[in-house]
Amino acid sequence: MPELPDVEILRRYLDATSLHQSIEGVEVRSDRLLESLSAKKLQSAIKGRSFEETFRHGKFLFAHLDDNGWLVLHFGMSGYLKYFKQMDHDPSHDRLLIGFSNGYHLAYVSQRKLGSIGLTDEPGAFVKKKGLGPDALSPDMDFTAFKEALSGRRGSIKSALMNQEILAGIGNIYCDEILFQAGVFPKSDLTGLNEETMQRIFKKLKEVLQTAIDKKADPSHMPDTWLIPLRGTDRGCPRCGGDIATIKVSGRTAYYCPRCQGKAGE
DNA sequence: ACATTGACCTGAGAGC
DNA sequence: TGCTCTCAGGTCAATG
Repeated sequence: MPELPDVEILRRYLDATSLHQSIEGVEVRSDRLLESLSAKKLQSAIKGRSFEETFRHGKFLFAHLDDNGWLVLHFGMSGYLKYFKQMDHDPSHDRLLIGFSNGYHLAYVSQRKLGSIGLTDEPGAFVKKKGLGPDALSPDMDFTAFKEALSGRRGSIKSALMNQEILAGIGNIYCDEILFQAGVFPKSDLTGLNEETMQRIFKKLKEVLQTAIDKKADPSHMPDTWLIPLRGTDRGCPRCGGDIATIKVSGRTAYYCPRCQGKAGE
């Protein structure tokens, strides 16, 4: 789930459910998610406070605690948030459970425990320390900045787009979608991509991420010209009808259309 | 610098 | 039904 669009939807979910309510209970149900802090320290930082606003950078979600720093959530491969009242609606694999004074709860759920939970004084400092590039949807990440961030690099376009130090937020499936929409072979070497192709990739990058947010990051609502809904099915390419293929690129499975996504820079 | 591999975790689904 | 194998939308460290 959680790439940039998914995390943006989670951010809005937290905004819509959990702001300005006093936090009465904090249960840490898996220590392994905690980013260099103890359960006790997390509890004392959160208890009695409330979430006042949220911020997202790439795949990281920050929740501002009144007068006491920010809670930082990363969702790994399988994380999400759930707001509910009755404890029998508590999802399995809840790793952090926050109880509010109105009787509702917010659960951080993560089946595979590959995410992280931490604290920071300030999101900007956290981003810097992590070495994250600009958020992929930030207005600062314009075409000039995009080209600049990629200049002097080698390797495949797919690895570059997924490299969080270059720009933050793109993961495996949205990367595949961007390259499909741009008609670019995932393993294309960066150095061989011409200006026009780079421009197309950049345009599709913004378009795909924004559209995904508009569709609430729900794969079943994505446009039928997209590749995402075809994952795991045997349906053909939405553009040419041909078979969708997969290859490994930097350890991840890339879905692509061999006919529509040419090998060359063009 | 880059790619590749395995590790970290848990469970779903396929194939037998 | 139950076993085994593979795979999953993310990162990190070690190795070539």
